[in-house]
Parts: sequence; C-alpha cells; structure tokens
Amino acid sequence: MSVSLRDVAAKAQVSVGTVSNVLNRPDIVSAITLERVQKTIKDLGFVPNAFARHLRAGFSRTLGLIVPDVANPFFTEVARGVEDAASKRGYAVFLCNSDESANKEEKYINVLIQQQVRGILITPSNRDPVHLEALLDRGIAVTLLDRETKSRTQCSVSVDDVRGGEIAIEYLVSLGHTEIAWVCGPESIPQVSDRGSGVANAAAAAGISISTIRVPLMNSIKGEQVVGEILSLPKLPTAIFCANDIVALGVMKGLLDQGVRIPEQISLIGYDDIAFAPSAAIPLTSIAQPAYQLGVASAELIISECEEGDAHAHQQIRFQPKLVIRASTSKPS
Amino acid sequence: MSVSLRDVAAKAQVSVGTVSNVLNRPDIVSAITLERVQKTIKDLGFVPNAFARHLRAGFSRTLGLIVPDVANPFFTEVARGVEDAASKRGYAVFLCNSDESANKEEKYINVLIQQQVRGILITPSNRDPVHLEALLDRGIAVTLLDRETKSRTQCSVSVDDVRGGEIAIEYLVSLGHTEIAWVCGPESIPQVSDRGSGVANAAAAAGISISTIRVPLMNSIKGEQVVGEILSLPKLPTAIFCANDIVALGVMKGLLDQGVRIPEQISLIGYDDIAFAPSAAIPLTSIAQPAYQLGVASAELIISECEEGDAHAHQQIRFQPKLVIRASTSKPS
DNA sequence: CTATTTCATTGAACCGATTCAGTTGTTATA
DNA sequence: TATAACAACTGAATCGGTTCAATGAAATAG
Repeated sequence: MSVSLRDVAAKAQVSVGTVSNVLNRPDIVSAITLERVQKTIKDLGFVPNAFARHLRAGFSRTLGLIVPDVANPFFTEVARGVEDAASKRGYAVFLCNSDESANKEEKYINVLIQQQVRGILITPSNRDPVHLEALLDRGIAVTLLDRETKSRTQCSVSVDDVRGGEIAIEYLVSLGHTEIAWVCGPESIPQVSDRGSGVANAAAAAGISISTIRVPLMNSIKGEQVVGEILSLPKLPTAIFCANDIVALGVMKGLLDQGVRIPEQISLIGYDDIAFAPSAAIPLTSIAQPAYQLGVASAELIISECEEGDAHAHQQIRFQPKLVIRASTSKPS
Repeated sequence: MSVSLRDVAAKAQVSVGTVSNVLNRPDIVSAITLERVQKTIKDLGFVPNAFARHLRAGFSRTLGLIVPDVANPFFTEVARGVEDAASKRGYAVFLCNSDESANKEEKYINVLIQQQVRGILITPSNRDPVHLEALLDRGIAVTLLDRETKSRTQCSVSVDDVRGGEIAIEYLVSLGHTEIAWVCGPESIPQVSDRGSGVANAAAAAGISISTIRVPLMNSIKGEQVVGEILSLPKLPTAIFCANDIVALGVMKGLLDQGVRIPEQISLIGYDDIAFAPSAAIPLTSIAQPAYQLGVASAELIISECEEGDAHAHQQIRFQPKLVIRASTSKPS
C-alpha cells in the first residue's frame, strides 16, 4: 500500500539512516549516494509519514486556528493570512469553527491536542480563557487572535477596537454631527463592548450624548428591523454608526425603504470594510481592519515562539483601524 | 512534558495493554479496574497521542477539504457542513484554500498525504484531475465536491448547475420575458459553463436568443462596470440573469445608479442565494443551492467509504437547485 | 609506514499507542 | 475431582522515521 522509508532503503541498497539523512541533512551525504536515493524516492513515489516523523521528534509542524465564525468575511481574511504565512514556513493549519460556543471551543482544543499541534491561534469566546493555561504545560504555544491578553504569558495580535469606535465618532463630529445613534450587538461580544467604549470616549470628548440601540444578532435582517426604533427616537439622529458592515447594510436598506435619503438626511458608517461595502446601494463609509495582516502576524508570531523556544519574548501586537470614506457620509444639512 | 499511556499504566498499577483497553474496549475491562484507570487518566490529564495511535493503526481519523475560495459564502457553508458531519463521526478536518490555482492545489494534496489523511474532499480547479488517481493507490479516499465525475472510481457530490441555468431562464420566460441577458464569468469555470449550458437549453426550448456578456472576474465591481455594456445592447433586455449573487448585486447597483427601475424596467436574478440577498437594495431573486447539505453529504459519503472498505459502492449524488423569488423580478411592462 | 583525523554509512534503540498470543485465576461442566 | 471454558490482565512486538554511537574507508599528518 504505502511506501516506507525502509522500502526506499532496500531498493537503493543503503541503510534507513542514510535515507533519513538524504531527507533531513542532504549535505552530509555523498553526492553519488544522494542522487541514487533521491531517484529511488521519486521512482517509488515515497512521501514521508508525518506521524512517524513527529512521533519521534515529539512535536509536529501543525497549527490550530479557532475562530468564532468562518462565515464572517473578517475571519476568512484572517484565516487566509494565517494559512499563507504558515505554509510559507512549512506548517499546516487546522481551521476550526467554534460558533461562539465555549463548548465547541473546548472540544476542538481537545482534538488539536490529540493531533499534537505545535501551537493554537484562538479568538476565545469568553473574556477570561482559563483553560488555555493548561495548553502551555503541554508545550503547545497559544496566541490570542483579535483579543488582547492582560497576562504576559502569551502573545496576542489584535486591532484597537476602542480606537476604532473613537475614529468613527470623531469623524462624524468633525463633519458637524451632534445627534448620533450607535447601533450595536450584545455587550458580551468583546469587539462590541470595546467599540462602544470608544464611542463613549469620543462622545465625552466632544461633549455630546449618543443614543445606543442594541440588536440581539449582528445580521442584516436585524439591522433592517431596527430602523423603526431609530426613526422613533426622541431626537432624530443625523448620523448612525453600526458595529459592523452587515448590520449597517441592513440599516441602509431599512432607511432607503422608508424614503430616507443617505447621506443627505442621515449619514451611515459601518465597521470591517467588507468586500461588498463599496458596492452597496450607497457605497458605505466604514472602519477598515487589516484582517489579512492580522492573520500573517499571528502565524509568524506563534511559529517564532515554537522555534525559538526560551529565546522567545512574548509580544502583544496591536494594529490600528483605519477610516475609509465613501458616499454614505456627509455634513448634516 | 506530555503524559503517555505508560505513565498512566504505572500510576494505576496496570499494564499498558489494559490502559489501551480502557480507552478502546472498555467492555472487556472489569468495572473496578476501569474506574481506577479512568480516574488516573483524569488526574494526569492524559490525552492520547493521535500520531502514535494512527501510526500503528495505519490510518487516521482526519479528512482534508480543498476548496477554491473560502471567502466565497457558498464554500464557507459547505465547509461548515463538512466540519459538523465529520466531527459527529469523530473526524478532524484540514481546510485548505487552493485559490483556484492548480499549483497550490497540488501542494496541499502533498501536505495532506504527509498528514496521512484518510480521505480528501476536493473541488478541483481543472476539469480533469488526473493527479487525484494517485491518491487512491495510497489508500486515500477521494470525493469530488461540487463537481461530477465521469469516472466511476470515486464518489461525487454536486449540484445540477445545468438545471439551475434552465430554471432561471424558464422562470423569466414564464413571466413573459423574451429579451434576456446572461452575465457570466470565464468559461473555464465549470459552474459558469454548466449554468451557461442550462441557459442555452432553456433558450432553445423557448425559441428565444439570449445575449451573453462575460466579466473577467466574478466580483461586484466588475458587475457594476458591465452595466454600460448591457444598456448599450442593440435590444435593451427586460431581464438579466447573473452567474452569481455577488455579480448580480454589482449589476443592481449599476442599474440603480443609471436610474433604471428594478424590476419595473429590468428584472434581475442571481445565483447562490447568499445570506445578503434578501437585504439587497431590492431583495434579490436567486437560485439557491443546498450548500450546507452538500458538505454534510460529502463528509458522510467519504467517511462511509473509509470505514466500509470494499463493501462501499461509489455514488454520485446530485442535488437540485431551487428558485427563490423576491422583489427583483416581475413581468415585463 | 604508522597514527590520526575526516567523511560516509550503518543499524539498533526510540517515540507512544495498539494488538494479540500467552498467563493467571475463577467458575461451570462432566 | 478433573477438565474445560471463560474472564481479566500482561507484555513484547509492531507501525515508520529519527537519532546517534559505532564502524569502516579514505585522506592527511607525523
């Protein structure tokens, strides 16, 4: 069935040790043997068994990536970054989807331990992930993704969500808006609460008060449904900031259906700058996050931790979000 | 560092064989020993090393899934289906992104061989994937995903794209449209060419001719840009069928920007029924594919192939697409 | 011409879980 | 009482690469 290193050794008339050396330290093998063995490897179609290799080595060249929602374009971009960076360094990646459930998260962590992954990149569902500490005892590196650690025992790569919230509000204020609504999801989602803090900071700095409207789920249907509530606020807002683009697009549709003109009557700004934002009915102003780079940075960080060992210093990398201005925002009339 | 089965055996004062039996055939172990060993396993935090287990067994409980584009909502849904079904049967899944490149595809196949996956689910980039045959010799099951096989040596799970094209055109014809434009991508993409065949079939059956407009990339920007070309066709179409929803949303934006009313002046229909379709500026009529079920079915199929061995009969499962009618289509005026 | 170093190669031990022939102890059958 | 049948458990062999002390051969030094 499968060709083993021993088969190659027999066919090439050398010892198993030599074949192993051809694979791992070709420089110490004589040119003539090297060539003969390499030819045999090709002829037999030999592919080394990663299990056996890493069983002996005690560690693998595999990473685990656990995200709360692969369907979210932000995380697919992150995943692409992780994959690209990892495969450049010869690592394979298990992509797991926790669906925001701590249960599924724990289950996947267990699977990844069984698979002997070298490191785990994770966006934990709850704020204080105690169970991750156990991984370090097992010699599995852990890097937090899109979350910041207080503990200094691990690396993290995140985007400054507080600043993102500030940027959005500061921009609206700079345009002259004073009646602003903040449409967000459940406070339990760290991104939501951080962006909310940014909103509060900027509002305080500008000396204005901002109405908060909460949707139970961050999808476009809920965004559309919440428009009625927005339009019946005691003071009609001249600008709306949504916690993500999907919700913002729902709100946009709801407003347009009600005959509200964007941005003339109400300005609208989203978060994430998803690929579809420029092609929305009204091209959407949004806060962009460097999702791909986030993935690349986290993969490189964890791989360096795996390979440098004790020489590795834990780092907390924090990216800055960026305002992308399109047609959905303007001065209030 | 890591706790091995031998450590558990020593601590619990039994042989390694007994500990193994506790894990794999608990019924043949006496109740008292069973309990003692299980307690020890918990105390030591022992997690079996999948490498060693499968090195011995000769096969793993891991699958590989290779898709052309994880960012495409269709494939993320498929992936969710695969993951859910696989993890229900105790299998882990490597998710790989080939980016439509045969090169990357080959590279990932190699990685998956090294990881000793039991089976590979793949949407191959080219129509005739010769290199996949080699996997069968290695004892790795292969199932085609969203592609059909002519060869009877493997399973496949697909959606009838030809029928999908027919359904869309038949529906438009039934509304009374006779001037229809078909906006599609490169002919090299199998989905595009199959849907195109369906369009041609239905057009022939209805005795009408349909203008084909091709975009080089299937994204919404290209969709928006192609609107000029559509509006300058010798005969202005009363309906447009797009090869996927993303392109359709671009076309929708382009039309609305030009002041064209949808569906009064032009009806619009997409393909895939992505989550955002109902929330588009004009809710989009689309052809839905059972993406999640596609994933579940393919995972179950390949796992049964892995476990039944020779008893397994290769199957070609083909799902039917479904028309979802929303506000973007109506009778021509 | 021997002594020492260098270079290429060998082959057995090892990683950790599984498997199975074999051992021990207990209970049912003739 | 002898014997068969069975249950519970043992421990060495095994899977396929990797590693490293040991070996042999050739090159260089004394």
